[in-house]
Amino acid sequence: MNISQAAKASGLSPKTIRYYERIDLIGPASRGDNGYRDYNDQDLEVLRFVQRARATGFGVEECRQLLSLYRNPGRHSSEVKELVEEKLERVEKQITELLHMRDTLQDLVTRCPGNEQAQCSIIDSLAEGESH
Amino acid sequence: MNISQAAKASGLSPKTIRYYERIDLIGPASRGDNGYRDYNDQDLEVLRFVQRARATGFGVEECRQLLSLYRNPGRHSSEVKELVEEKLERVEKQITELLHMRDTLQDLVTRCPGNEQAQCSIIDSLAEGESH
DNA sequence: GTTGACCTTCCAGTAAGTGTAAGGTTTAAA
DNA sequence: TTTAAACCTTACACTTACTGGAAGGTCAAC
Repeated sequence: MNISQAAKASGLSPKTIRYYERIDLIGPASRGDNGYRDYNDQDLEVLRFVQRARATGFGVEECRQLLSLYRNPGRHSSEVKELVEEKLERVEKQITELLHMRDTLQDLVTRCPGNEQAQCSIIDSLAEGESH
Repeated sequence: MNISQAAKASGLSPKTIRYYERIDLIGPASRGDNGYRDYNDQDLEVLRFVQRARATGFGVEECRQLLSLYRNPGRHSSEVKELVEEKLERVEKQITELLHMRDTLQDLVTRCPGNEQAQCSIIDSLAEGESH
């Protein structure tokens, strides 16, 4: 299975797969006679694992840790859980920040007339720092 | 007023101010005899404007547009409003994504025993893609 | 005069890829 | 058979919004 087939099957792009290999997130793929990368089912499992972890919100370095736990039969599920709990906290913090941003933006939108006049409460707010 | 005073007064760092000047987000500061940057009250207003826009969630390129509207007395508030509405949409989309991520992470945390055993539903989920 | 805290410029690095170039290979059709 | 499309390879540059650090000049106080 060449790289574009592995890409399709894993949900990653060929570029991304090569990138993951380059940063040693995944091991070097074996090569065919023509130098093309060749993926087997086990390689594909790893690619899928990474794709799902990334989609779940884990960064590449977190994926590295998750992969290491994935490969380690002597792992303790408590280690994994801790990793995920930390991630959860970060996500919740980010949500809080974004909700705050949304409130501010909504307030700005509500107060701006949105017509042909130059007077604009959004500009005023940013200029004078009146709001919040 | 030198750069570190302007930094303190605007809430930006000296590094960031120099960076904004380098990318032409703000005009070049006037210089004293010693080559040091010198800021007046009007410069400070611009710095504050940018600081607030960034804190509100606008990217640097969006700040560029906002600044251009800020400086243009012939602006229409509808242009400003449109910019902010677009930003609001992007923020809301990002919130939705993060909420989804949070749900997934919460589900993973709930289902993992978090003990000394290797069996871990988090790893299983990522490996097999069972959940959602 | 010298120490410490400023200031200057420039270079490199961050996260997680994407875009593009230059070139080799395979496959299918004309 | 040739040739064009669609792959593959590497390597370098670019993205966001800065931050850190090096190397060197300046200023204020003691």
